[in-house]
Amino acid sequence: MAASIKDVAKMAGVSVGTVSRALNGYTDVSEKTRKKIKDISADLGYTPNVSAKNLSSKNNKNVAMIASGLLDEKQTDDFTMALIKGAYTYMNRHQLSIATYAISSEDQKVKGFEEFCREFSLSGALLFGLKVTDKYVENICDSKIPCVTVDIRVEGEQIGSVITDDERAFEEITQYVIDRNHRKLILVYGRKQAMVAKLRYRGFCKALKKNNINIKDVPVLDSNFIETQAYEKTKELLLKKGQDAGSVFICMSDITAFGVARAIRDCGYRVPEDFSVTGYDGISFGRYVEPRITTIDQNVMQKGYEAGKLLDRILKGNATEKTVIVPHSLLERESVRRL
Amino acid sequence: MAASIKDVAKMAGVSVGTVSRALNGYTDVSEKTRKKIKDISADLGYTPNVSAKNLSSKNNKNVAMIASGLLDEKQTDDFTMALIKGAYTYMNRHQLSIATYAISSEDQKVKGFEEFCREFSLSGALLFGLKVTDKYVENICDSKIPCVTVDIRVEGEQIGSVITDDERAFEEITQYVIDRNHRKLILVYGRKQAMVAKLRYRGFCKALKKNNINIKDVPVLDSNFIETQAYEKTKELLLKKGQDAGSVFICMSDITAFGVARAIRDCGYRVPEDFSVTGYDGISFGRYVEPRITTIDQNVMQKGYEAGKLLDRILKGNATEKTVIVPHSLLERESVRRL
DNA sequence: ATGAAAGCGCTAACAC
DNA sequence: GTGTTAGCGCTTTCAT
Repeated sequence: MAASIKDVAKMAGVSVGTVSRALNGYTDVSEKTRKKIKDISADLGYTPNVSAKNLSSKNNKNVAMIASGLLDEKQTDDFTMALIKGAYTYMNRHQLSIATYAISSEDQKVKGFEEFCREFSLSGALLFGLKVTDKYVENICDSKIPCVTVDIRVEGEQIGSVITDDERAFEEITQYVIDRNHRKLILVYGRKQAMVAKLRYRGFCKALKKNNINIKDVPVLDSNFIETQAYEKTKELLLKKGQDAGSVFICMSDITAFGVARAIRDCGYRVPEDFSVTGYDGISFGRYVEPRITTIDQNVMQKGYEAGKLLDRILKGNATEKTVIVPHSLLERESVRRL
Repeated sequence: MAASIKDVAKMAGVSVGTVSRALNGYTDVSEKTRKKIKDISADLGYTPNVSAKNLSSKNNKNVAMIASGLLDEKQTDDFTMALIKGAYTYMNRHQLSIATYAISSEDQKVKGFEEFCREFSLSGALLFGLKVTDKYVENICDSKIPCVTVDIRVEGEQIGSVITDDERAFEEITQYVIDRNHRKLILVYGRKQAMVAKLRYRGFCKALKKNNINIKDVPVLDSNFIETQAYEKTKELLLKKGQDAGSVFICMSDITAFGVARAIRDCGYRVPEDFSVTGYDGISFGRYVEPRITTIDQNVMQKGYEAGKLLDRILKGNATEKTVIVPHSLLERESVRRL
């Protein structure tokens, strides 16, 4: 049997209460006693049991990253990974513990957010991969449990959000393309119901308007954020219209941009000589894919880091701002030609 | 305040003991009582608290995925993600709960494996990203806590391992290349101390021997599994020797194969016309990178799934075989030319 | 088939 | 500055 607080107390010749106080940094313990207790704890390899702490105290600070869509096998992305890394890095640097749980949209219907937190004694959570239709979105609004949503803005007393200014970012990259004298744009849309897609679309329209390009003239290809779908739609368009289709494909994700570029190649054209292509996301693998696609880098890892930080602040009651916009950056590479 | 077992007991007019038994599927509860209790639990939105369960019972089945190297920001890979997905999928399908924790090599020195499990009341763990030099490797051998290591074989009563037959896989791909009449091979080595690299090297040598190729004649480039390093070393070699360097680069990872291919291109050569290249891993992004590199697919997601399954079995005491070799497959693409 | 009660490891309020 | 003790929510004997 492993050492418990009792063993430490016994060995140190003090009460368990004193051990608890000594180890938790209370000031009303003599330095001498504290030192002795710490030494003995170390000797015994004593580690406080989190479950017991959770039960007895209301001031625990267990946080979790709850990821929806972690179980979906569909599309590969390294978002979740980067996000986890970012969040864990923050927590690690601040000596906080964090664990990741996967909760599918289905699971959310069965067990609410509060129930989940209660079940695992969580005092706060990072929510990632939530869809606007997910049950938790509703749940967290009705709840008082601190949480931070990533990529989706939710209002609430104890709710923070970490987002990218998708609208502005997409306007930026669209403007970038227009600045290189492209006028016949083709938009490769993401998932219909996705909030981010809507925001990016808004930015797109804004840029067009500013430059007097009629949105009606822009062909829109639905990709559902899937590479193969972008590929098919692009191929179809190219087979039908060839270079008359337009001069540049503006994509709502890097993955779909890959599909588009592949279709362009397979139809016998070149990027960027015949068609220009832009992406969005800045996924890490983008650097390996030729031609290297010009894109918006979302800085996902930083997003994770900021999410962790924000939750920490909310938990401590000193979150001045509840919405953090993580700066994006235009990653200029070689997929856009100047006309 | 949320509903506890007491509330349910009170509402149902029974004792807490009965509620506990009813909800945990004990047979010595009348169906009538059980039904009533279940209904009331549902009404109240009652969710058993895991911490309390952990404290009071020794039969808890909390498992965790403990990933070393999750905090490293270095190289991006989608291994960990695929592995997590696989493991979570298994757990999800079998109604088990799992959480992921990140433990750096440094952390392992501070707190041992047993202590960690005790701290979080874990009854078993999946270990991923362990290096042979990591403290936990030693720890798990001295421990009786069930665990499964991925990609590293550890012997022990309660230890399972899920691996790829790296030696055979690497021999296979080497033979594949030789079968296409390549004789002047160049090996791009992984990380010096990595066990997997050693095994792959062994397979490489085996293939050479079988085909009477002298290992002494094969230039070896150290990549440390890093793309840029593979790039630099390749460039250096090509600048010095040009096509005399050899006809094919056999790489110990896909990432390094990307670096090699990039260097080849930058030196004005083409893949596979001037140089052939092979990878290893089967990372999901491989399908987007041109030229598409022929490689060994490790089926990482299945590895995660198998790891979850194996741990489950060990926990239940019915693991017949403690080492699971997940089948790999040769992914033939277009980076190897037949001479 | 069910109730009563001890106890898991710890914290926090209170007493001294 | 330190000891004592009542819980936290649950499981699990032991009675009945």
